[in-house]
Amino acid sequence: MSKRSAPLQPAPGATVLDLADCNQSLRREALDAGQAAVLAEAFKALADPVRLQLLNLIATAVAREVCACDLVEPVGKSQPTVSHHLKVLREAGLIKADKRGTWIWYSVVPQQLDELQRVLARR
Amino acid sequence: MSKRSAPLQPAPGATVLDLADCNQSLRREALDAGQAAVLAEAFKALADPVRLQLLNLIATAVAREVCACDLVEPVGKSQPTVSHHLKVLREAGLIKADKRGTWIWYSVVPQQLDELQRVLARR
DNA sequence: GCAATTCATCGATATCAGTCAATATTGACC
DNA sequence: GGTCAATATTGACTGATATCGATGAATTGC
Repeated sequence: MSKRSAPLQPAPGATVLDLADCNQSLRREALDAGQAAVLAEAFKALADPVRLQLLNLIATAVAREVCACDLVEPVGKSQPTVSHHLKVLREAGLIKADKRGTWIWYSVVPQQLDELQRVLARR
Repeated sequence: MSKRSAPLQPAPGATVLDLADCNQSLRREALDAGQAAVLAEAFKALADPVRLQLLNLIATAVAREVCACDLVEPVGKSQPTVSHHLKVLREAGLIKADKRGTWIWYSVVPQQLDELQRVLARR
């Protein structure tokens, strides 16, 4: 925990995973190696307990966003480790970062989560 | 490809991933480390391009099941590698194996896929 | 300018995961 | 039993990933 204040602007570039061209369901259409690789990259971001906890903390926050400084203690890992996992989630397009002064506020990107959900959808 | 015939019984034990106690959405309820670990295990099974292709091949087969012998060539990996990935998918509870004579037929377990989809669901 | 705070990056280490060749196992058939 | 075909298992190698301590960059406030 810490002391802080008000809003400003979005995060820098950061290569974000584009799921747009993989939007056919796993259960309906054929999947080539390329699409499979992109999808696997996305699921890889979800395949770690620390990242799932981070995503959950951010997604369920009443304020719809969480300061990075409040994410270290709940998951019980070092600050560099948490920073690393946040980067992975960011590059997977699952969360976005908003730097305001000293602090960085993280929030989820619902569209990306929806996209993944759709991949698993039966029909 | 190969030559084959008719049906018999299900696959042996094989430790299967139980998602039952993790059925709250990632976006709604708090997630403890234990639940996160189980969920991560499940997503890990989806976090590989070869496994996604295998799952897709099985899920989209008209016959609703596919002989293991027909899964090797499409993904372009060795037989042992495919066998390994099928085992991972099986232990994640995403597919089941049905041995009939010399051949083993794989089919998806829709419930498990549904479970994972639900975890990603917005509400 | 300086000190304190937040967060990212770097470097090192340790563990894990994908892959294949070789081998074992299982079942069918003669 | 012997042989062949389909799968699984084992073992080794390699590349990827999680983790942390140390360090650095940016921001704030004195």
